[in-house]
Amino acid sequence: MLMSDLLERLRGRGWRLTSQRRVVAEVLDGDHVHLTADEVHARAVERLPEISRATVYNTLGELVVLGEVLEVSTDGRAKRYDPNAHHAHQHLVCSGCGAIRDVHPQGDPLSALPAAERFGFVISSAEITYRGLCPNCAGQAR
Amino acid sequence: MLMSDLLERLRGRGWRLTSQRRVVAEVLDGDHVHLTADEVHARAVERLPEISRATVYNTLGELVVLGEVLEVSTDGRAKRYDPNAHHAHQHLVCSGCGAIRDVHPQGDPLSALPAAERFGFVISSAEITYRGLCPNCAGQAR
DNA sequence: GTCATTGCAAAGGGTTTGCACGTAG
DNA sequence: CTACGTGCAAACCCTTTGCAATGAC
Repeated sequence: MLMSDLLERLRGRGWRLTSQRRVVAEVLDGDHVHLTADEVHARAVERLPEISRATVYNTLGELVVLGEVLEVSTDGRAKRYDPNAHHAHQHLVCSGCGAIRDVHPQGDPLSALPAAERFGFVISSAEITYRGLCPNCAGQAR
Repeated sequence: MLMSDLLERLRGRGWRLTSQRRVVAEVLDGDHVHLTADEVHARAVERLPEISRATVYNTLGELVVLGEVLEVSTDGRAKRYDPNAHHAHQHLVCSGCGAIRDVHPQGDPLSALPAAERFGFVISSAEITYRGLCPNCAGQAR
């Protein structure tokens, strides 16, 4: 996701461009890890000391509704935000520390579900989540 | 999941069999919908009026650790508990009301991820979640 | 009788909300 | 100028926890 593109697109949709929103977008753009709202806030504060948690939550929520960012909730923990909304991908989730990393698919999982198995649901997306231990947590377990 | 089997297995593992635990197990057995902890509590109360929410949470947590029940968290909402832990299956999740329904797979998604794409993770399981609208919510949207 | 389990109520994360102030357009 | 966006603090939902009372074995 190129920042300039993102801000461009949002401005086009009538988004009022505030420094807070710019900083949130920059934080998401700068890092391809999937951050929690609180982590986004922490990094945003480094650039704009008085940004509030509420604004970060609001802004992330808007980006999700606008389809610019994906919300990923992998367990009972905090949601994580995935800036990679425009490229289909799957997730590797660490059961130890909750970290998420993207992997890129070879097929479309949607096509794997025959109509007979849809039970009247109107399916719009499919996600594959692989669970296990990241290299770091797997090492500590020994 | 046959109740008698379940209670049998748990007794064999040294589980102290209280009326609360029996009722929670009965609720899970009686319904193949995936209930939230609060819904389990509501149904348990019908049979055992003074059962507490804490006990329901504790018991569900134990059943998860024992591998008898699966914890499914599909979004920022409450976790849901899936009594169908002994048969591999995937989930259809309604974006409208949060309902979950099981579907049965034709292949093992684990095998679909080549070693080169694992980034050092030790993968132990894979889940596929299909999102969309259930027949009920799709109807209301019109 | 002993010790695991319960119920209660309070605390705890994570997230949302109400409202007065500030500011982009 | 005028909505719209912000910050603060309180409210909220879901879940976990501390502790004394209870009851399964």
